[in-house]
Amino acid sequence: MEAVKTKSSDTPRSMPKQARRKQLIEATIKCIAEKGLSGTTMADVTQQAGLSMGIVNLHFETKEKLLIETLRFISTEYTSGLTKIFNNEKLSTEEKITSHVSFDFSRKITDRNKLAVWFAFWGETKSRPTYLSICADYINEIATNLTKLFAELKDEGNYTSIDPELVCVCYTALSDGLWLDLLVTPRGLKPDQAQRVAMHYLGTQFYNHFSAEKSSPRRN
Amino acid sequence: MEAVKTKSSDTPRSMPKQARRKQLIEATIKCIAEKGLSGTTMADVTQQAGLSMGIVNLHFETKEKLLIETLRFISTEYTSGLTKIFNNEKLSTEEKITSHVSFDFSRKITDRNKLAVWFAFWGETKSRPTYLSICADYINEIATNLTKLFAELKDEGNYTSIDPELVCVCYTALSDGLWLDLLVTPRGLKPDQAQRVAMHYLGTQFYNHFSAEKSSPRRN
DNA sequence: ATAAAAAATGAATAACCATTCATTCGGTTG
DNA sequence: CAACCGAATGAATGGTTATTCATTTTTTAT
Repeated sequence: MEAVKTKSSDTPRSMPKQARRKQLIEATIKCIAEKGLSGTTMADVTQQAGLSMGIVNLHFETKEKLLIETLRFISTEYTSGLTKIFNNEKLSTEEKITSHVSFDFSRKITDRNKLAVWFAFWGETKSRPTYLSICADYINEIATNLTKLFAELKDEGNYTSIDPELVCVCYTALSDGLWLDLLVTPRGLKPDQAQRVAMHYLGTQFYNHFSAEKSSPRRN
Repeated sequence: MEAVKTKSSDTPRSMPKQARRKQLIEATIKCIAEKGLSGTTMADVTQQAGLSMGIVNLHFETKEKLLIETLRFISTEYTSGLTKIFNNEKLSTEEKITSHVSFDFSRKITDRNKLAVWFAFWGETKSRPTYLSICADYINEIATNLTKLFAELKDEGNYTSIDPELVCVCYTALSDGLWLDLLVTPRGLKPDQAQRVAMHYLGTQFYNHFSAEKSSPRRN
């Protein structure tokens, strides 16, 4: 309801173009979370950003392009965080996997505003090829890396009967589903409990590395 | 693009009210899948149903109410299918669980049109309390029943270290996430492979009941 | 067969909203 | 300081869309 400039101070006209675009994308995320994708208007977005009507067309040309850039923004934020972990030479395979899981359930990622945006776009992938291809791209990238990690840990730990690809599909689906839980029943699971559920699954596969602690999540 | 009456024959004016409403809800599902929730107009829905513009307002009052009834429709279809399994006296606990999983990945449920509708509404739950409460209701109902089944199987099979509630949360999240996979990467997992992934998880918990066959799902 | 009721129609209406662009603003340069 | 230029503004425009309701069509009751 209330229209608040995120910061009226960081809005000088001299801002680099990139920064203004980011400001608008962040306003878009907030609007989608608050009003839904179908309820988000240009007026909403610009008002949320504390700017004037025409600004989106100036920086993004059309509303549709703003939405596409918004999807790209959250996709990139997610993949780049994971890539950083994957390429971190200082971490062991086990630590990389643990970090991956921690990242998946970190504040930054499980912010309900952003979860709402993810699901809003997923819901439209069937009708918008552009959304679908952006999603398919990041999914493939992550799956490749994660499968490698599981294959490495399989070797290192001498696990004989593990199928790394299967574990990757299963873990990925599980974390997506837990995100849904966080979005739809915020009174239920909390992010740290969701993380423990994810680790519980990994514990069933890599029992020597990820011990299953006795800490059951509780629904209300 | 092409506007096709689903069946021009089943459209007599004498149709019971209930049937006309169902016809419109099914047209809505198709439209949401084809054009997205934000792109679905009244004209689209009525044309898809092979009827005239004013018909939705006659039967549902407003567009918003039509959408709410559409969400209720798919929720009810899902829960009533599961409830039937849960209450089927002829099935053992093990068979009930297997049937539950089969149902989750049956044609009826993994129809991409319906998956698109699920995700479209999930994406709007944060901004629409009505959607949220409909979702919360069916989620709770199913979780209660499924947790009971897992608790029963735990007793019957003398599994000591299983937490039925945890398994329920984990299985539910997993199947939601697999649905996302079926929606977003239709060239990847197929429903029967997704079902095997779900059974793979249950096999890690109830190893004496759900043997883990060696049939890994393959991504393209 | 006829009248009354119910269901459906679709053109007209009114609200909404993305986009445009003439104008204003602010920073920079010489 | 003056002239310039890119950035930003927001009222005006035009296209879209939910909703209404007078009229038509069909069913049901008598």
